[in-house]
Amino acid sequence: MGRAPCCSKIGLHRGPWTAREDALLTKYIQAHGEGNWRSLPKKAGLLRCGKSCRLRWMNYLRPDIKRGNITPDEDDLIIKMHALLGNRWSLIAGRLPGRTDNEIKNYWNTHLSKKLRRQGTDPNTHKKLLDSDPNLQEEPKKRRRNSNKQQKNKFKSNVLVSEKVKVHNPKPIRIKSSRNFSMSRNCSFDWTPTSSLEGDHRVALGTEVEDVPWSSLQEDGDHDHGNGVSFLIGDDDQDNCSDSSDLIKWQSQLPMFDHTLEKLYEEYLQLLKAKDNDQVHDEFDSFAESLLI
DNA sequence: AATGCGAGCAACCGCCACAGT
DNA sequence: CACTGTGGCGGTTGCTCGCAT
Repeated sequence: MGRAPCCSKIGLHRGPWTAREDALLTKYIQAHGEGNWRSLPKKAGLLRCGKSCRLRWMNYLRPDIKRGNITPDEDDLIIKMHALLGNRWSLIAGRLPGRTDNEIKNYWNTHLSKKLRRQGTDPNTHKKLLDSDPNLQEEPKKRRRNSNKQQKNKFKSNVLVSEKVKVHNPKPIRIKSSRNFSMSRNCSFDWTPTSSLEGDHRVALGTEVEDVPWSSLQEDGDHDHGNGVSFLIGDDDQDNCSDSSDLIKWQSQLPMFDHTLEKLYEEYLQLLKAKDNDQVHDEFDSFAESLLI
């Protein structure tokens, strides 16, 4: 017999979160901070499993989540990180400010793996697929439920149906009133834009940099996400939140993310261009190790 | 207009690592 | 050292919506 479930599921809500639940959770975390997920639902007045609360917060409600299309740079970075790290989505997400592991994982599964396959690259190994083996360029085994109906039409005539050009569903971005940005998840990315960007790149490929954990870069070590965060939640949380948009301020862009990303990406490009393969390999190894610290 | 299919994403599940006792 | 509780992670599932027929 395995471990007991994290919480009794009897009488707990499941499925999509309502605006009211979001408000309750956000308000509670604003007041008390993250943590104690097991007891949080009860204290916050939520009929949810603690895990569910954590997931909702981490993947959707956190103030520092970046919403919107994955940029081509991010795209490329994800692919390169995946080549280095494999399916370690949390590590990859830790290097993409404001992106969640779930988002990246979904994006990979729905977009990037297909993109690579179209380009003749195996998304698992990142090696070139053989042209002579068309099976390799097909989708991996379909995961779909209702597979009978769906598989019937999925790959007609063994030809991979070209992916429709579809915009990655833009999600709103929450505005953060504080000038400080902090993403404490995994302690893998903490960033204070008021400090110079130059000093904040822990990931300096192939260069001698002082290995300061990103978490320590946050000056006061305060991981309370409630601080300085702007939420549009009124005092009465009962019926005032008819729509999620009432809860959250979204913004269309956050240039500071792009700036950080650009520099990180430049380092990748430099490394890729400059070195012979063995050296690249060695440095990727050391880079990967640095990520695992 | 109705129906079915497929894509995309939010949420769930089960396992694992680790800290605390 | 063993046990337990908690948080975190990756894989998987289920729902919704848009598009094609």
